[in-house]
Amino acid sequence: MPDYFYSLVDSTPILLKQLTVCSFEVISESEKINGRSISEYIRDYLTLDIDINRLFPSGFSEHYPELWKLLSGYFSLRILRQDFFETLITFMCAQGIGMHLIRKQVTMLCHTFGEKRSILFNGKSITLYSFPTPLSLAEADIVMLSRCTNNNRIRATNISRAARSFMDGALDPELLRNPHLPLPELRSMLCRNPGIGYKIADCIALFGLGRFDAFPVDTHVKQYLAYWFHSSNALKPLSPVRYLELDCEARTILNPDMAGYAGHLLFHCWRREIKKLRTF
DNA sequence: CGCCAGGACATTT
DNA sequence: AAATGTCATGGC
Repeated sequence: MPDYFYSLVDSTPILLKQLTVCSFEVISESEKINGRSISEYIRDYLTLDIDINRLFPSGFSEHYPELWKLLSGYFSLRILRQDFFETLITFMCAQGIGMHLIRKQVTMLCHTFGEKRSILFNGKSITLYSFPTPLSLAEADIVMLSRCTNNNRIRATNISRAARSFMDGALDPELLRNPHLPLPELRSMLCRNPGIGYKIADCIALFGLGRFDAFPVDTHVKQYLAYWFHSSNALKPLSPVRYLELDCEARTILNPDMAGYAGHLLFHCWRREIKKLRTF
């Protein structure tokens, strides 16, 4: 019995049937996702154009043989080209708390402000909720929004403001998506929004803008930089200046143009193999 | 009970 | 520029 995963992609319900470790069959009732054919969309969404062999610099496997053995189990892991607004709001929910609470917040946001959709699977209907539209969050009542953000009023206010900035064009993904925009500049543009610091800005760039050079440094990344790459900087507490130093350091270890994509493999390898965490 | 979770921000030294 | 407090809550 193969594994099935159901999900909403750009508000379109799809079903993924796992064939092998890294191959899926996509099942959907609709012909297109967001105006594009399913296969074309999925290829882009799952970044199948990205060659995994290009992620790590030549000589990396010889330099870190024991790490390479652990890491080889993660070569089928993909970064997704996710929707900008969804990524923006989701990562604004991810400050200083565990994965469990982050997922709870996003789920509650979808249930409260998203639209109900369903997909037929094995004869029974599965109900899913889309991610809230920018308008629905821009108009959301702060108290109701707070109930979705772990009762954190400041976070709810920041999300509300970001949604309004998106609506009025101050936060324009088409502008931010410019591939010639240097990473530091992109980061500072995102950081103008209250509630977004260096780390969240880099996450939005990496997952929501397809900037695979963006390298978010969080508590786990800090830990593996110290443990696997013997970074003395990573042992000290994280400050804004040290964030930029670690970002710079990572680019000497990994390919600068793919540092974030490679870092994501290292991130999950660290969490599962060393920390023994089971949550994705 | 204490500490850590995919941090940001204001305030104090 | 480094340290501390605050926001919040669930899991271990």
